[in-house]
Amino acid sequence: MVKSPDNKITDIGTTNGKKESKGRRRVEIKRVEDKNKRHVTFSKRKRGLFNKAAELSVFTGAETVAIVVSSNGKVFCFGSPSPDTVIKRYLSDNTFLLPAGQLDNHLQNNNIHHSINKKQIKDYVEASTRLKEAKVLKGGKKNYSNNNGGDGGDGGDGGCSYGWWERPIGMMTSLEELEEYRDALYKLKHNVEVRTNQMIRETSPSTHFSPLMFMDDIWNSPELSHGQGCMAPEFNFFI
Amino acid sequence: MVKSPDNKITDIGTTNGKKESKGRRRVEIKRVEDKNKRHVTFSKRKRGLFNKAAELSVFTGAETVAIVVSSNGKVFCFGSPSPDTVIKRYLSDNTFLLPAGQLDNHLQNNNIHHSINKKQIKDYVEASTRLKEAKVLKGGKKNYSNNNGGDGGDGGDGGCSYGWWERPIGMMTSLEELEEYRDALYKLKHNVEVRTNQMIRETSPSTHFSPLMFMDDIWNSPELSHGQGCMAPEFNFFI
DNA sequence: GACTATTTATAAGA
DNA sequence: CTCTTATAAATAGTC
Repeated sequence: MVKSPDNKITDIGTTNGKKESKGRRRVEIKRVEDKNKRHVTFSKRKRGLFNKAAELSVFTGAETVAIVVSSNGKVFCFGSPSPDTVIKRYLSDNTFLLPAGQLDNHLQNNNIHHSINKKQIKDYVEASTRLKEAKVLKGGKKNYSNNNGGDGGDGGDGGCSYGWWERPIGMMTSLEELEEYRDALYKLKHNVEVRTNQMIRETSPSTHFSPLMFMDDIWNSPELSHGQGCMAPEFNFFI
Repeated sequence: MVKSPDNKITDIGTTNGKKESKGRRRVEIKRVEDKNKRHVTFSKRKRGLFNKAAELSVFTGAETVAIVVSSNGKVFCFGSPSPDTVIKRYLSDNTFLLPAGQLDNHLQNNNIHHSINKKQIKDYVEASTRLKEAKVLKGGKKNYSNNNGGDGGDGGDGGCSYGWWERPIGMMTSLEELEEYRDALYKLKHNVEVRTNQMIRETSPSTHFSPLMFMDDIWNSPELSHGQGCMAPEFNFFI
């Protein structure tokens, strides 16, 4: 990894008045202690995150959602085609579940999250292990890579039967109308989001410098494993 | 925006053998048509997205979740401290429920549905009208004329012509306006989602697996108490 | 998966 | 928040 000229790594919001260029500085991956700087970082990176999620959706046709809850408890979200759509897919994804016949039991017993957590914890532990290995191997080299073991599991549709509105009788008509209406809103919203994102991109000033560098090892923060840790069915990214 | 020396914008996976450097190239924000390239892009950007989500969490202490569903239906996610934790916060963010809930108590089912539909459809028609007008008035394309006129990213709608945001009189004239508009749509959509959810709950016996009902189960879970009871909803993404 | 050349994303500062 | 600058990071195309 090529570091900045003086090899300095600063904390965000911890500018020691020494020789500092005006441009972006490398920062340690840790909590930003200065409150104002932290807020600025939050806003900038939240935008960046949502932008990335939108781009991923556009480029690959994937459905994406990103939700951010600030330390003040404010909820921000982005989703394509909508947050709820993607969340539903996640929640109904049966990759973590046992045979379909047990799905109802899982739901009735309200154990689904427990099941998910177990699987996720398992993957997380595995990922952590690989991460540690990768760190050890890193040295001064660019060898941050590792085998991408994950992605295991089905790849099927996840049994998310979308026929929930196909109910015998009742408010069927109203539901259908409401659904159609909602879908229309989704599309409209998505268009607006895409256009907004594109505007942001097109109008944002970008630059033209090309420093040579290696990928940094940003995964040395113990905070990453606070609480239950960063659990994910697939936690082998960044390795 | 500073463009590359030759101002070239390529599609990912569409390399015309002309003078091309070996490094990264600017790409149009549109679906990657080449299947292999699309898969590569998906993997790379999914990792990048999760990285960003993790960094945001570490830097600012925010809770974050990112879920990606590939076009094949495979579900990937990252969450800190866990996906479910953040999703629960999102699902229990009930600020939008308050007005609707009051209305709900005030009226009986039949009237409610009609009333809500009318109101929402009215809003939707207004929004659609604005969009259509804007599209008609789109006019010159300025900065994007050398593109192949890719759409706004929503594959279904097609015809989301460039330029509808370009300051027609009385239209959205700035990014802020566009974002406000999008946010309004988002809130509207969310209301519809909530109302749909409620309708389903009211009109159907829980004999059938339903993603939405599943969400309801989570939402109604007693373990969801998070103190404030009403987290300020923030749908001002990108801000 | 790994390598470069570039484009982007952003930390600071104004 | 907005705009600018300088630079760290992400990543498109390639092997």
